[in-house]
Amino acid sequence: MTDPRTSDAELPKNYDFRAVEPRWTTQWDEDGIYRYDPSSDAAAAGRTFSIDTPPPYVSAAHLHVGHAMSYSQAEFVIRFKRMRGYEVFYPMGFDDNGLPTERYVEKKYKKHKGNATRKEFVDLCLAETRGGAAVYEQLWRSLGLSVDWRMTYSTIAPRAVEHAQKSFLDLVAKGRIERRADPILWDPRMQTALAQADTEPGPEIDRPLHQLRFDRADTEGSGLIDTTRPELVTACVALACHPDDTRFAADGSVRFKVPLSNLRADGSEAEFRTVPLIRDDAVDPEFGTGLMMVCTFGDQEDIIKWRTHKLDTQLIIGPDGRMDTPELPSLHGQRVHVLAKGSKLPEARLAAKELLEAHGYLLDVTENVSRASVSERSSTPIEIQVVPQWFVKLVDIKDELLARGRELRWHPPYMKDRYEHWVDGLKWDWNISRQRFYGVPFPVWYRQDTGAAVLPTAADLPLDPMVDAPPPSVKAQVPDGVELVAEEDVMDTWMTSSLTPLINANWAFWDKDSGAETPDLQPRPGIYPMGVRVQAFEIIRTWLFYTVAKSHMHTDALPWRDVMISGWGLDKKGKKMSKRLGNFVDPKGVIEKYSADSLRYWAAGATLGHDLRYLENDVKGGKRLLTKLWNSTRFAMMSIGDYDPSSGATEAPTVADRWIRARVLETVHKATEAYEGYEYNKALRATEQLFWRDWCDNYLEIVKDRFRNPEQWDPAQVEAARATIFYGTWAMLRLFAPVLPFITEELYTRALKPRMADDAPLSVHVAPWPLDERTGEVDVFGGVVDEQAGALGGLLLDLVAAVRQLKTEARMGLGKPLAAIYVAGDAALREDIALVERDWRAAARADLVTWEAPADAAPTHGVGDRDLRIGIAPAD
RNA sequence: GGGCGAAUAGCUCAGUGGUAGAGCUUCGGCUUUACACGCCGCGGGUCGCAGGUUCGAUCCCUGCUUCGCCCA
Repeated sequence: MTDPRTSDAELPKNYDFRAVEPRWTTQWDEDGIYRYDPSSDAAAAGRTFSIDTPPPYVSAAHLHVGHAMSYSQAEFVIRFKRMRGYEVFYPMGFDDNGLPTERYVEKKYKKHKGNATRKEFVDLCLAETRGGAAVYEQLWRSLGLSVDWRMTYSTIAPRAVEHAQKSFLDLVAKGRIERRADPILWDPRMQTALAQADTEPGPEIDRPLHQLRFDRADTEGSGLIDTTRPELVTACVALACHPDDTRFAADGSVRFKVPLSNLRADGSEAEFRTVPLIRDDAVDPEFGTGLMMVCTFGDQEDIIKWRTHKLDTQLIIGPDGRMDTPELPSLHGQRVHVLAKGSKLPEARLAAKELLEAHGYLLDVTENVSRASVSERSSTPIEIQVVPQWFVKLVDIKDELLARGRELRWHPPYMKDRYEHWVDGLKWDWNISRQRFYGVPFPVWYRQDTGAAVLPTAADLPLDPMVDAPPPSVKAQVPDGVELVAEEDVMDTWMTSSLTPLINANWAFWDKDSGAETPDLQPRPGIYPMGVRVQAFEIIRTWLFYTVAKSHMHTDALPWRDVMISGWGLDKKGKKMSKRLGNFVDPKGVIEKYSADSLRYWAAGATLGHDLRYLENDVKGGKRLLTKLWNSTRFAMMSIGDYDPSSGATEAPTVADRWIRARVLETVHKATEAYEGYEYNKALRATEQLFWRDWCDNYLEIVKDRFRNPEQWDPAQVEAARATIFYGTWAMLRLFAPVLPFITEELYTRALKPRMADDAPLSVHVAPWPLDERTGEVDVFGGVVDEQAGALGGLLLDLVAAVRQLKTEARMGLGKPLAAIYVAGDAALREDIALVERDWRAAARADLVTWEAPADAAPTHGVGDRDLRIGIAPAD
């Protein structure tokens, strides 16, 4: 490229985004304009703005325009802040840890716990991770995200592992983590424990209600219960009714015989196992028979009753999700072991039904449709197991976590309710143990003799007990000769991702020398607490909640000051996008076809927190805006020619100049206020309105004449138009820059910068925002809105519109010259009209405005809602 | 069953306690030497339903209906 200062300022006729966008992606990287510089003046002044955006899972194949939407929305605000003079810390992370990655690898390579070693599996995960990260980075770069790619983190890299392990040790030390053998949510397919947040409602399926008779053990009589899970009958540990139920004695004497519990595998019969009747508010007296079977464990409600009433434990389902009972007896004289160890649950359910029926316990089966909780990742119905696991205690600090939620500034504000309700409804401590291959290892060994856990010190981290020998700090805690056994579980993925603000701040190295010189491993306390978290609403209960909890427990602080919650990008019918449904739109294709700026323009159309449908027409609208921006700036630059903003030439602004200057100032204020409130869409809307309607359709049309026929104008008026165009363009390019980074950079560099002083900003993206945050002043047009210009401008626009209307009605081209415009009406407006006449005539291409109308050209056409009428006479 | 959100023009969506808005679409014009990916103009809505507060409600309150999401 030739030197833009000496090359002619004229822009090419067409904007070639396919060439321009990749060029700027590379150039920005070379210039390092998005680099975080902790030694900058802004950082020193405490004006650092740090951003915590979701580290995406690495299976990049599922990326759709909805993802591009939410990252773009965050980025609009980030670019605004950068221009406002903040030192921006904007890293990208990759969540290559945990179940999603494992599941992805399992599907892709058909490898699982049964046919792969841990190392094989982990290597595959790591390889997928690297490939996925590269795809993401490529896409995010082409979308124009102003990420500092040197700051990228990965949740499975040693740095993040160390943070997760340090978090574990810190919480153990603070008494927030403990190991307990509790009932836990279990995914039989993935063979792992889950947290409450890892479950979701499953699909509606047929789950017939089996009505069973339980005979009384203490006296004559019986009770009826309805259950969808007859196979669990022998796991029954109580029957429950509502406290007000009058059918049974309330003195605790009531006991029932458990059906089938008297049968033995050899065909003999023994005593029935009996269970008590408990009274519990949670039983709905109106549902079914009003009597409920409590098993260990059919569902999560069972656990609550089991815990509240201190019931027995009769586990009959194994970790593989199959029956794990003593053999039950034969049916019809045949030895069938359908309820025995190893049966799948659907078979066991049928067998249980037959067995119950054969022994007369089954009275009725009614159709029923309901949904069960399933694992969010494997879609398998959740079962419950009792296994020792590590728990982060959260239930006892609900109040503190609620208080933290209220300290946060939520955008939009109503999103706070989702957090409140989740925390309010929290029933379980956070189980962080996962019986999986791929994840952060617990830094834990167990004494062979006592089973007690032995922990290393923070200085030993990171480590992997399954690979590394116990460090001296661990060995020192046990007597010689006592074997140490490595913990085989790994941590829940949220254990790491809940630390993203702390990982970014390199919290693990705050009080420990990492031994490394790289900035990657140096403490970055300046960025913590972070400025803003950006995410979608569906992970408020997970990522957001866990992050708040972690920062609260570790640093007694909020992780960020603001939270920005985005909606989803939906398909054109309003459905969630997915590969499976075939309604998937690949952002890469959109960028190639319409440009990244256009895709971003679409993303800017959503109100924060609201979903946005992907309509190709909206992206086309973005493309149209780019074309208009390009053409109008090209025209503007041709008009102002060799204008030199530092020349100091005399200006005599007309009403049109004064009006558009006021509009620019007004819009700068409006857009700034909107961005401050994270309302990027309002900012864009205001800017678009200014640009398209006021600037292009009116102002440029009005001033054209000054450049076409300069001899008919005072040179100071021409100079005023040149200045207005130059500074108006400068302001508008900056207002558009956060949303349209590519075209604004191209126009700034090619059109404006060559006319500016040598110390002009290198890039529009590091140029100052037109409204200075500290002085409150706008840096163009003197910064003060000309009130009078607003009213006169309104009159001028009405007059121009009236002429256009007349010309259109006369099927006349708008460029058609007029010999005269005749005016009649309120004489009080005469003075004002005189002030705008010159601009009016220019816009209308009229030679004369007169109040003396000939009889054959009566002014009859209205002017807005003013008491004025006009008529026109064509030039020929 | 609980919570949150939404309901405004044919479509996608803004918006405000005081005469209802944009873009797209429809229709009619315009070769206007920046742009036909443009410009000018016209058309089009009982602001989901029913109450209430108010001088006045699309907006605030209550209830209802429908849709979406989150959670039981």
